Amino acid sequence: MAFWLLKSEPEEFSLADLFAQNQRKSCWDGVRNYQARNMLRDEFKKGDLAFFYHSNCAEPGIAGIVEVVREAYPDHTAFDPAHAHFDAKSDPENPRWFMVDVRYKRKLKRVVTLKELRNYADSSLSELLLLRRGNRLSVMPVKKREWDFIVGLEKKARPVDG
DNA sequence: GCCAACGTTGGC
DNA sequence: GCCAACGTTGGC
Repeated sequence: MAFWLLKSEPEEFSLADLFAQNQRKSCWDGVRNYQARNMLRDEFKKGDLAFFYHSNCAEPGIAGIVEVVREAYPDHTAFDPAHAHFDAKSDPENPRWFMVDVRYKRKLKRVVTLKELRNYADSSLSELLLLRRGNRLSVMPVKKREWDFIVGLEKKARPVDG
């Protein structure tokens, strides 16, 4: 089983939005970056777990955990000209973009913020891709030891600074 | 709203 | 294949 981090802008689709879905389940559509797509398409497996990361918001950070419940299939939102995620270069005969389905697993006891994660950028989380300078990938792998460390942070009291 | 980082596009 | 222009991401 592998671990991942999925970014979403909460104004567009938040962890609470996922919780509100039928069966607390949703497709993860709109990924339009090849590196991210390749991971979704080739490496995401049923049963994998992912952090649900809130980006581009007041408090960027990890809000919860979701589970992959369906492996890659074509992202149909790319086929619909009326959809915000439309891409004319993708068509049903030869889909360019893919998505998986995820199900809400749980909310973290508190948001583990980006700022807090940065406190460990030189130690336990020195290899965390999220903290790599300029990383804008919306899908990225998380090592098991990183996963365990971050889940451990959740249980600590929120740091006063960071 | 600003802007650095970085991906994509397209002329050559 | 090079690279300038342009668009997007996302923290701040």
